[in-house]
Amino acid sequence: MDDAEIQLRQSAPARLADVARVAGVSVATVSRALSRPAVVSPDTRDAVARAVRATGYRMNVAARNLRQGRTGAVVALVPNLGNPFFAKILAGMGAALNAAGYDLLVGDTMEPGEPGGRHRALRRFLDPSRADGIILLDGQVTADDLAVMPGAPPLVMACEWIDGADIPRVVLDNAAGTELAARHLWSLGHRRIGWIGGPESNVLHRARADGLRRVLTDPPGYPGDFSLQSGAEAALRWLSQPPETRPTAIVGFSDEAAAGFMGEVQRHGLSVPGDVSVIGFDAIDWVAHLPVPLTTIRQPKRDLGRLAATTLLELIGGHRPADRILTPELICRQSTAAPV
Amino acid sequence: MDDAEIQLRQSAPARLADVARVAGVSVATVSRALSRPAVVSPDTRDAVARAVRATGYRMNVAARNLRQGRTGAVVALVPNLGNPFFAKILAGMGAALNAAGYDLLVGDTMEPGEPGGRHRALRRFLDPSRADGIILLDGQVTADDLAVMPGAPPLVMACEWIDGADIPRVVLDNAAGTELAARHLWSLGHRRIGWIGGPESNVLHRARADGLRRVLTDPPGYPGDFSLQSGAEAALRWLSQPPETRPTAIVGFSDEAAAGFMGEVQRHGLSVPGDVSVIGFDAIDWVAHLPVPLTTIRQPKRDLGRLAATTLLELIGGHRPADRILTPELICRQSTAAPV
DNA sequence: ACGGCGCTTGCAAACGATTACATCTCGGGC
DNA sequence: GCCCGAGATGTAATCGTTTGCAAGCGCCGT
Repeated sequence: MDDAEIQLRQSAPARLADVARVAGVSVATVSRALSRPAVVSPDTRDAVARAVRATGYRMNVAARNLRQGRTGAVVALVPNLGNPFFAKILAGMGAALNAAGYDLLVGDTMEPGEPGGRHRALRRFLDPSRADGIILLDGQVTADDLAVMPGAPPLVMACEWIDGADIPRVVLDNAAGTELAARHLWSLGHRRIGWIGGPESNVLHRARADGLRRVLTDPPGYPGDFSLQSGAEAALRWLSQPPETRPTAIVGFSDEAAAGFMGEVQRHGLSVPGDVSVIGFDAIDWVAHLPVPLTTIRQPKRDLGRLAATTLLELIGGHRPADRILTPELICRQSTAAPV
Repeated sequence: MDDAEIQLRQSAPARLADVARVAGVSVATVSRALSRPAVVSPDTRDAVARAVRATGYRMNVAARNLRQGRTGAVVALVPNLGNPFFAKILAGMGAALNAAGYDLLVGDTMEPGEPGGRHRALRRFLDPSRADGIILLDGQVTADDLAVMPGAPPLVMACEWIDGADIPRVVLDNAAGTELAARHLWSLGHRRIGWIGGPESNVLHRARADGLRRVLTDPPGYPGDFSLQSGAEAALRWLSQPPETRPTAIVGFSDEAAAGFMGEVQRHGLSVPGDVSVIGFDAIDWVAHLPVPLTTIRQPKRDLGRLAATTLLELIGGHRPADRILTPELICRQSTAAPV
């Protein structure tokens, strides 16, 4: 009888019922032995443990999720997964989430190519049955986008944020970052300090511009989009200005823009920091190894990811967490010096 | 009666049963209307569609997964999530998987810090109830590591691979890549061509070294680990050699190593490609914007990710897919030239 | 000796979808 | 007029786990 049944299921994965049969207890007991060992007797606990080994049992995640009304996953929604900037942040998140028993799901808010894709991509994940929580890293999403789903899972913003929306944030104090940069350049003796911006509508751009204005009055800026390319274009603009009036120092609102600027200037035969000081933002790895290592403002990306994860877990746990504002740090390398 | 029930559930998310009640049909019909519209009558289809809108119904993923014995997710296991190299690959995977209705789960094979973590981290995902398939990007995993789970889900290797293991692969023809690099340098007139390697045990390192040896006899190499740092160290070694005997051209087995080499050489006042030609591998974005743009071998990362995903989906679908070998491409920029 | 309390354990009802099978209806061929 | 099959829908079992409730058991205090 029993043999026949065992026979039948021999190839199928073991279920709780199989473990229960082998251990000589009920399924409820096995379940408890596994999820709350304290409530079963030591003898039973051992018997179950042996049976689990014997059967090679592994819990069926879908069944547990269904019963508990959770998914065991958290989704990180990034504006562009292909952007290497997010790698370290995701790594921090993944570590913290896995440690807490959650899986990390990633999603792109931008469907490849499609401009209206943001909304579509969002719908996929704003679904309480797909993830227990969302970490949103895209500040371009609007509050309206988020309103489409009534029962949407808990949400925290990381890195970027949405002005006016009442959503917990884990972000760098971006204004303090550029302020730090400006003060550094000022103290070196620079008086004409320019900047290379990001997209006008981007919250990071706005915060970083505000930081500069705390220290400088009406600093001249070059438009940009955080990319290497836009940094190089800013350099061409800068090169075309008369040396007596153009900025002697540049604050890039991203390391890429700063590096792009620096590279283009160097290709034109000028020197950094001899002819112009350059400072970046974010402290991504590779800019430390440029021919002229880039001075920059550090954003603790791994910590930010980790913190975003723990903040979301708090929120899932029912607390309303406070915003977390991380402090930027000046990393002084070779691309900044006193003006000649 | 009904009102009372509706009242009770008004805050809870709508289930299939709610839609059925509103539409005036059975749950089975609703289920069919949603998953296989062709089999229900047009009238019913419309009624169900209306009821879905009215109730705000969204399918419970866990319930479907449990019933169907699938998870709807695919996990990508990378050796180090924090390494930006994987960003574009993951983006390609995500796009292909989402389009096919799967979620992309990411995992780190390396638990932060822990050396024995590889095995532990693997166990979490080698679980048929957590993911329907696995894309493994870590060649350091051994066949033994994978053997721990009998019922493990379908697996494909991407980027890296495990020698001797019979697992479908989606990889670049790495040897062809370095061969391309060597031929390029040779045709420029270089005769002493050296290289900066990766970790000895790494399959990519071995394949890339093999590619060089197809064209060169016993080329001199500097040890490395693909990092910027190791490239800079190789440069110091190179600088200490007598100019008459040291290589006139260097093939970095990664763009980082090549860029690190180039930067250090430049900081010592020598010029690239004047004093030494340098070529990288992978074509990561930023090396195109260095003061001297880096010549490199392109690895189509996004395509590789996409292909890995579709290959895995085939495997999940029951076919045994053939290995996919992608072709590298030389991207000629400013860091290579004829020797003086 | 007895009532009651606490510790273990089992029974069975959920969780919300899919799907094999049964049922019903309608229309056409003979 | 009758039968058969195709098409549409309903009924109910099922996926594997968790968990509220109740029951069994032994021990202690009085």
